[in-house]
Amino acid sequence: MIPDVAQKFYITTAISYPNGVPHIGHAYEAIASDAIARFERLDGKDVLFLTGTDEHGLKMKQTADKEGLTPRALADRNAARFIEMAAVLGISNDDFIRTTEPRHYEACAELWRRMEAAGDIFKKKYGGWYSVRDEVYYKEGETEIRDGQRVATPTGTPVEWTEEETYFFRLSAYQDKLLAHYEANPDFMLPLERRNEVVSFVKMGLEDLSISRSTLDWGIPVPGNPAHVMYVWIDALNNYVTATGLLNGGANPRSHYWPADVHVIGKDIVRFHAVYWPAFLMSAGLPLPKRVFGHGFVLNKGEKMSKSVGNVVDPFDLVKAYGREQLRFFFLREVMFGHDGNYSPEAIANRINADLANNLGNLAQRSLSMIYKNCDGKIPVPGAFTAEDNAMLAAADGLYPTVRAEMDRQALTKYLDAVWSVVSEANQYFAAGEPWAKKKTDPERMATILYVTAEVVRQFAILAQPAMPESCNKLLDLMAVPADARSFASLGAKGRLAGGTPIPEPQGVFPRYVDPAEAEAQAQQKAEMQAKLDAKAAAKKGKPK
RNA sequence: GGCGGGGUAGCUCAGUUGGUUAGAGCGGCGGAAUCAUAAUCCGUAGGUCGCCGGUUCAAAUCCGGCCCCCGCUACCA
Repeated sequence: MIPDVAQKFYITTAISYPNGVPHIGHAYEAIASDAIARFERLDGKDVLFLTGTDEHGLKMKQTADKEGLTPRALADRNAARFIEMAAVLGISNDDFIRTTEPRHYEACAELWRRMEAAGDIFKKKYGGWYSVRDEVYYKEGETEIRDGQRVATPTGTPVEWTEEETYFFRLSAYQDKLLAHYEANPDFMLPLERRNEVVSFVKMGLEDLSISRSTLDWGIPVPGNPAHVMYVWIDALNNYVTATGLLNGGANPRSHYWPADVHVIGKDIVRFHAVYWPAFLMSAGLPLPKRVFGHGFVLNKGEKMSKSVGNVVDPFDLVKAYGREQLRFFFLREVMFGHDGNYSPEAIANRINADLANNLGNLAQRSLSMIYKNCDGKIPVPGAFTAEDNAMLAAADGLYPTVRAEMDRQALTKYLDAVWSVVSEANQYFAAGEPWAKKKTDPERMATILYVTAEVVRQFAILAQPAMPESCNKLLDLMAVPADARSFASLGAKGRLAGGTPIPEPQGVFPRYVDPAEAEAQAQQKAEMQAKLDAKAAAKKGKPK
């Protein structure tokens, strides 16, 4: 991997709004983005991975007021929680941007100036039903008459018709350019279903966009007119550019990362990323991101999580209950990336046990412990390969091109599906080979089967690192794979395990998950089962042949 | 209302351009094995492929109609 020629890859998550604490949706997006970032790093790319918090705006101010804090103090407190979540989930972000940082103020001011210089920003009266108490405009349909007084339906606060002069962005001028860009770049929006929605939205016609407020002071001041602050869009979206330093003047070691290769966001904010954001960038003369990926939501047993239903799940609790890596794997494997998916305790336990403990973990454990016990504690030197051996190796060697193609479109779930289908093949190979039965009859054959099995496990461990970095590294430790031979460059024939390499005593890397509440019952059941087995064995022994 | 997506085994879903016995995983059932984290392997379970009609030698896959679910339909992000 030569840094100078390594292809760059810039990936971002949406920045989280920290007027509350992180929930499972934030965790899901962070995990998926992290897996993509890790995959690209392992594939030799020069990666910049960004996440952060979006700290301005009315809601921050309102929440702060309610808690008797300044918006800044609220942002500090809650952003810390998001940073903590990233750490707890094992997120490998290179930077964590907060929109209240000076660098972001600078970059947004510069973006504004460029858009203004392009003639796309102008002042205009913006009218609506304004609630002084909420400090926000409501549309006609969001208000109603109660006791002769017009109030905002959502909050019940009185509203009055107010006109404010705000700055507008000439979004209407970009309709055709945007459509042309979608046309020329069919993969600009993924998954494909989202594309249609955005295209039809743009085709319906774009109106100019109000991008400042003078009724709010918690925001980034408009250059040349500090009585106004930038209103949401520019502030919230431009963080992606800020992190590269491209708009902060001077030389910046990160400026080559722009444009982003993929913005990973929730499906609910696709429009802002696929319409407003590219229009701003076009106006400012900056290159457009290569892709906007709108992932789905994780639903709690089919229901959207909400405070009123009381089914909100805390990501910190989930990590505690199931383990960081198990949780990461579950979300990536179980929820088709780009679609909505379901979370349930049963589903998580099932995935952990079926895919990790039973299929991969147990395969590794049984093959490595046979090697440890029967091959002098060293990776065996294989004999001549049979057709079965070659087929097994070919299946593992063939995974890289497959998963690379899937990940070209951020198809995380399909990439893991591909790996696990070969894991399953490896279990069949191992069972069919019956190395334990050949211990005495044909030790060389046994050694070859064990070698081939360990070799494919090596590749599974390398390939699964983006989902489970720590566990996979432990697994690679068990095979004494050198630290510099764990990237995708070592996949396939060129990275084969070296016969004769001593290995440590194998230890389980992927334990079974047992619900603590059922653990006791399980233990009792296990004891009974053991007793039954013993009895059976005794009976068998006593039975004449 | 308009545009778009979807209704396939108990559960979660795959099913390219129509073609021999409609698939996978999980669960269930039967068997094998005992190297292993009681994990694994083999076999099996017989689902009107939402409903009706049409095209065709042949349709889950094409056409028409109907029923149900979901998404989008701009300034909270």
